[in-house]
Amino acid sequence: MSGSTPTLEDVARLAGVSTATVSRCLNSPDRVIEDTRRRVMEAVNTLGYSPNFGARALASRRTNTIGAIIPTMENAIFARGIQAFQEELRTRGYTLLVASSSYRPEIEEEQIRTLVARGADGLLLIGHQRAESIYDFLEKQGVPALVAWAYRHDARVPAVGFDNEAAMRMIAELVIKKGHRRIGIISAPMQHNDRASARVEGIKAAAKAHGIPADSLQIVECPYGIETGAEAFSELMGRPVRPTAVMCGNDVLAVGAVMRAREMGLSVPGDVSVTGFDDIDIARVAYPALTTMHVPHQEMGRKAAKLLLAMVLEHERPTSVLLETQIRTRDSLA
Amino acid sequence: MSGSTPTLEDVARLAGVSTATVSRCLNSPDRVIEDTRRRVMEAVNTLGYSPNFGARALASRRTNTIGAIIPTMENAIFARGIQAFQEELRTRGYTLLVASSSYRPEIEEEQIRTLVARGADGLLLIGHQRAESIYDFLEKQGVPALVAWAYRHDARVPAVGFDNEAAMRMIAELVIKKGHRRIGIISAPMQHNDRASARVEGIKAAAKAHGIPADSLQIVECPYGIETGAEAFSELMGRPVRPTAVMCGNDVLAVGAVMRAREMGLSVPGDVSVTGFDDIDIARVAYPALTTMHVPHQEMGRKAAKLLLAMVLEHERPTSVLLETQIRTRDSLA
DNA sequence: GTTTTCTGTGTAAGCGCTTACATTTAGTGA
DNA sequence: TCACTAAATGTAAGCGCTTACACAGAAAAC
Repeated sequence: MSGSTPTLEDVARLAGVSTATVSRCLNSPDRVIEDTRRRVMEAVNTLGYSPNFGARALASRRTNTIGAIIPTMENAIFARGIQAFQEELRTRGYTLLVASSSYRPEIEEEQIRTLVARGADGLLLIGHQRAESIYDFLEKQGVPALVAWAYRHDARVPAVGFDNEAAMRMIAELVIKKGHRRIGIISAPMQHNDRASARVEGIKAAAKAHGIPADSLQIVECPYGIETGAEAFSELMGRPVRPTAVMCGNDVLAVGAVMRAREMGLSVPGDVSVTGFDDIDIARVAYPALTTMHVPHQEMGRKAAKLLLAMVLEHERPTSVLLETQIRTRDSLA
Repeated sequence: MSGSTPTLEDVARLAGVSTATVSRCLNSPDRVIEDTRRRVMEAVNTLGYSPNFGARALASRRTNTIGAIIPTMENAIFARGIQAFQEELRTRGYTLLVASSSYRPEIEEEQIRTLVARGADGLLLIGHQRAESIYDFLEKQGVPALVAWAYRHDARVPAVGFDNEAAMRMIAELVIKKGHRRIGIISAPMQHNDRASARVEGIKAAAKAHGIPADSLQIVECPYGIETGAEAFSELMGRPVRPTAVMCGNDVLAVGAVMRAREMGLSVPGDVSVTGFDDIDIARVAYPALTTMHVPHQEMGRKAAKLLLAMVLEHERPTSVLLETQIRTRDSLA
């Protein structure tokens, strides 16, 4: 707390040069002669100088920063994908700022504004579903945005993702092929979440194709969490017509379901089958291991970084990328 | 991309007022008369104006931003604690910037500098172990720092955490009391991680107190991850003297161990006992459910926020807070 | 030896905001 | 009616940095 924090000028004075020279030492060292550079760096170290990012951004009109707003940090699938996203950005000299919205649209909007205010050169968003006014805002600000974890060809911004509906439909086809007719569904709240609703749509489509009436599908919505998934499973099992298979919108809910089944003395898949979605680590840890849909998070993160950077640097609008998902057959479905 | 992004001046011009008035509308609306305010806000909306954070920070000399550097985003325990930390900050009008270091000291240092450059008013760090020069730097910059997830009374910065050594010693005492003498240990890499090394020390201390020779403890270090934990377990089981209990440095490694035991056809806890640490969700999901040490992440996050804010606002050095941990006895130890 | 070209450094003009201070306007009491 | 105060707004000086431009000295080209 020795007075105030050191500035460029303090360094310049101590090194006996101008502020321009100090700035050059920091940004393009080769434009400064060896001897001067050494003196400046010494001054930087003795003062513990660190450039003020805001001032630098203000003067140079670039931040080398990308922002990402994810629904939650607690979800392993986002953590993985974002990790890959960040690593790719790092190698290209960009910094990632992550914010989470807790699945709340108003918080997401606030975070978007915050990140734009902080000078993010580009934004990564999860899913397409949000107010048009947000896209207007981003356009006015000239900040390119990219959507991940979803894919819609007619969307306002490009995407790197997979077809949630088609993927879930594939699992549903498999479940139906195994002979299940009474299907329960545990889904994340669908209201502001196009991934969750697309997945449920996928199940409905498969059911329809096989002559299973839509109203025989029993749907329970519950927030993201193992415990909440367990509760939803209990509710489903307490209904007059017990489902023989419970399809979950993601692995976390599925793991909760499997756990509760064990606690209730039900055998999985003997008494009831369970499926997940995402194929995160715990899908294999669960007992029995989950049959689920594998999503290429890392690839998605890396590709998203490349595309977004192209948008930022080359001012072009790339075409969306559709990634493949794959069923992982394990032990929870029979 | 309609020209460039709107500035305060654009808003002022459109609303027919000075930039000072616009600034006041945004920062202290009650100092501006109703009619003017309405006109300004209209201009703000039609232009899609968003204040430039850097310029604002530069002019006002405060950022209302706190930084946190965690080793990894993939660890649920940090995710939880940081979530609570962030929520507490939010209610007090502060924004959180999170960065991760991938357990690498040089990246941590870089991130610390980045966050300081971005004007963080205070920093949350995990564990005490890092170069003295970093603490020097923070002192020169006048940025207060607080350590979490660890506790050391003689440390250079205050902490909100728990005694990793004592906590792990408690589990070890329990393991030994159950009759185990051949103990295997799976730990995260200890070199730059004082939490990991303290936990192993705790086991050693308990062993010594009960006359178990230190060199009979079989230690395997491996990176954070379910798969790596599984591999470490395989290695331990492949040794000439098989341990009857495997104590893991955290739940993720323990879950990997339990999973691998199942794959190897070993019964837990029949053939081998396993213990974890942290008590994250998957500890209960694992089969059998893990006996582990419960850590009050949320409380830690909240208290850390309060303390750090006090340091930032009142310029005082608070006394460290030692939190209690508790053993959760479940099914993986016999 | 003179001109030209580098090369290394200094000078100073902003970047988009906030805020102390100045100015205008309206409201008050005598 | 007039001085006086308070409220609303304007003016302008920075905040810490980058960078276009200017400039001086040395090396290269003639």
